[in-house]
Amino acid sequence: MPELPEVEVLRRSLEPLLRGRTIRRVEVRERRLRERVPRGFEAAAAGRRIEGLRRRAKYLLIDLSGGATLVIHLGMSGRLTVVGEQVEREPHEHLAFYLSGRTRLRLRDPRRFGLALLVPTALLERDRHFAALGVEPLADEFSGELLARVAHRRRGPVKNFLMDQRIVVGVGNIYATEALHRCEIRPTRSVARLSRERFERLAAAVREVLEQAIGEGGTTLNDFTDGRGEAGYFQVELAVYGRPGEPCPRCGGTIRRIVQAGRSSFYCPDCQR
DNA sequence: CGGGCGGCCTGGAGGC
DNA sequence: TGCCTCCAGGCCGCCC
Repeated sequence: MPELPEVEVLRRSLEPLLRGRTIRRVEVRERRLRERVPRGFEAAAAGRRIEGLRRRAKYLLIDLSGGATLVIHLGMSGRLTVVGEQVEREPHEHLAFYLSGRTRLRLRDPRRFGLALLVPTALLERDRHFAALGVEPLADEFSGELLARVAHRRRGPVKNFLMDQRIVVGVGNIYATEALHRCEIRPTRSVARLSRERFERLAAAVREVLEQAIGEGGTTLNDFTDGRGEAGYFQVELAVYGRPGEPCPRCGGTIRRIVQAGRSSFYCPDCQR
């Protein structure tokens, strides 16, 4: 579900709902997420005030008073919403944060690929989840020149390169697929054989597709919503992702599906070379 | 050390 | 209706 745009949309929608509230009590119904939620998590989070929300890669960072940051990753099926404290528990609601103002922040995650942990704010960048992450694609330093530099002496398909979080963060299967279509590069193309000019177009396409998706509230294929439960609209803009057999909106060619690194790729064989 | 692949989970869709 | 297979937005660890 969540790539960078979805996490960013979530962050923006949650910020006004959460900032300034105090975590009064935490309930963990299921500890077995991608990593086990440690005993003591509830006690360590309780009593802290929510100071602000940030995002790094696909991680949502909720800064708390007392120098702690609540780190949440949604995996494939996670959903984080704010509801009234009395609202009935939904299926797979593994974590519930009861907040001041009679509200509750809840994490639902059927597949349990998500993550929730508490990290000292000052040590975030050294935490093993963050230490090896690459550049933020919406940051000024992200450019075709940077991509070309990092790609030096690398091999393999450009799509795998784009989805490698050590290179650039936040780009998952949907947006890698769509960005490659926008800049007319075939996903199987070797990264070692991309010209400097094509790296520039690729970087521009990545930035453009992410920004547009954020503006549209993210992509809701199945169940993504923002913190208020609102779905996104970018799925209607998807040119090739999930559309095998349909005509390419640019040239009319027939969209193909292939598998790369165990993931579906979609591309137009006529205009992506 | 870089890259490929299976595994982790549950649920929805589609075929028969 | 029910059963089966396939597939899914991510990431990690193991293997070569």
